Amino acid sequence: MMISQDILIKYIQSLLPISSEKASQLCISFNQFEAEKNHFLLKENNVSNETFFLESGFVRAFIIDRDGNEVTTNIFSAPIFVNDFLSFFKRQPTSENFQTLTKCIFWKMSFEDVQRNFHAVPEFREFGRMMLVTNYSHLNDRMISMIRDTAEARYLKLLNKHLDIFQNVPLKIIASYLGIADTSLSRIRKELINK
Amino acid sequence: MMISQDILIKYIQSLLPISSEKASQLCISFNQFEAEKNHFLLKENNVSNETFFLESGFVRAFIIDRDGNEVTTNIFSAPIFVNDFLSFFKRQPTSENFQTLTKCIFWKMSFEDVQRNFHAVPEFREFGRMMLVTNYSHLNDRMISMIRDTAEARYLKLLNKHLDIFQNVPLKIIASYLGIADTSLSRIRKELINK
DNA sequence: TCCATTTCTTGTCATTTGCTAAGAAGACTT
DNA sequence: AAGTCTTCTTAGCAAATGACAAGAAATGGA
Repeated sequence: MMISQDILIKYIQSLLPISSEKASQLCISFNQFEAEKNHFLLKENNVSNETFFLESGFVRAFIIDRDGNEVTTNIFSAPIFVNDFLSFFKRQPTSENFQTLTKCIFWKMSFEDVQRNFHAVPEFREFGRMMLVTNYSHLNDRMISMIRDTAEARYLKLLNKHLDIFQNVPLKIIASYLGIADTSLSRIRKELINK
Repeated sequence: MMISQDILIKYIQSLLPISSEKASQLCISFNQFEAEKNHFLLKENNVSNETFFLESGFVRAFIIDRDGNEVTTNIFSAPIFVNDFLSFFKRQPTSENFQTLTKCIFWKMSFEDVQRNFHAVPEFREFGRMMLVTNYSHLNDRMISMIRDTAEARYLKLLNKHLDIFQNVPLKIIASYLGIADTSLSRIRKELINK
């Protein structure tokens, strides 16, 4: 396996104003690994101790409802940082499960290394705040969409924004993320074809 | 009207490790005002330019769904800071409306003064991060509760945690916040009485 | 290539929940 | 204290959506 941090460095630089040297320095703390499909990064009731950068592949977050069903709360498409940052920074147990949907390549950094780099690399201090804001914002948008948009509108929005997800993730998972049953999504897709 | 900043100072000190002197200094930037029932603090499509401390009274946040109905997204019970902090810090239009449910006493600080105090009072810098984390966490908990708990369980949780809300806010607003119709909440309450 | 597994669609059925409307109870005003 | 307005409950009805099951299609592994 070719270990190249280019993608990670480019991604960090797209988020933060930081020199290539500093970014490379940060990357020393990231360890690359490969995960098979269905691998768990984090399970509910555990405190998140690692932040993952997803270089390639797809990941979902889900929680178990009262009937034992898995409800998808997030779908991640590379390149992106994947974590329950509330669990990570508040040091509290998560309620979500994070699992790969395909074979994936990750880079991970431990909580201790994140803390150390906050002190060692001033530019990196913005990272935590940015991850919190980004994920909060995403959850907020999702809540608003659930209230304002029909399931069909949510489907079309996701289709336009992340076609790659539809090519790599089962519709059952996507339907759950959209807040509907897989059979209902099938009906929506059927109606859309008749237009 | 008696202008006493005691409640505000105490509340800030309960959030942040800060001396009484520094806290008092911060309070110079807060202006007290009284608002009647049904007063709007912030309307959708506007950028939030003020952060409000609710000294007494009750406030709701709501968004308009596609049928024109008001869907309650938050109920605030004093003492608490009230704002769409994503709109406030990202300088982007909000999707929510913030409206008083009772006569209220507020203290407000402008965005410019918040920025100025971030520089002038080092201890205050944690404030923004804390507000984001607190509100993010609250939204996350609410999402999880919507998936895991029945409406009855959500009702009982709120009842135990904020009895004051039930004594001051119409059940119609509370039902909407719980994610159900007011008539459904009535059914739940009826069933609970038969136990 | 073939078999097994997963995924997707489709139809039927049942249940839940919201909508509407009406009346009772309560709160506020004058 | 009377009257108005809001709030809350209740009942009947309608509609939307999920559960279940069966079959088709696609995928992946041996």
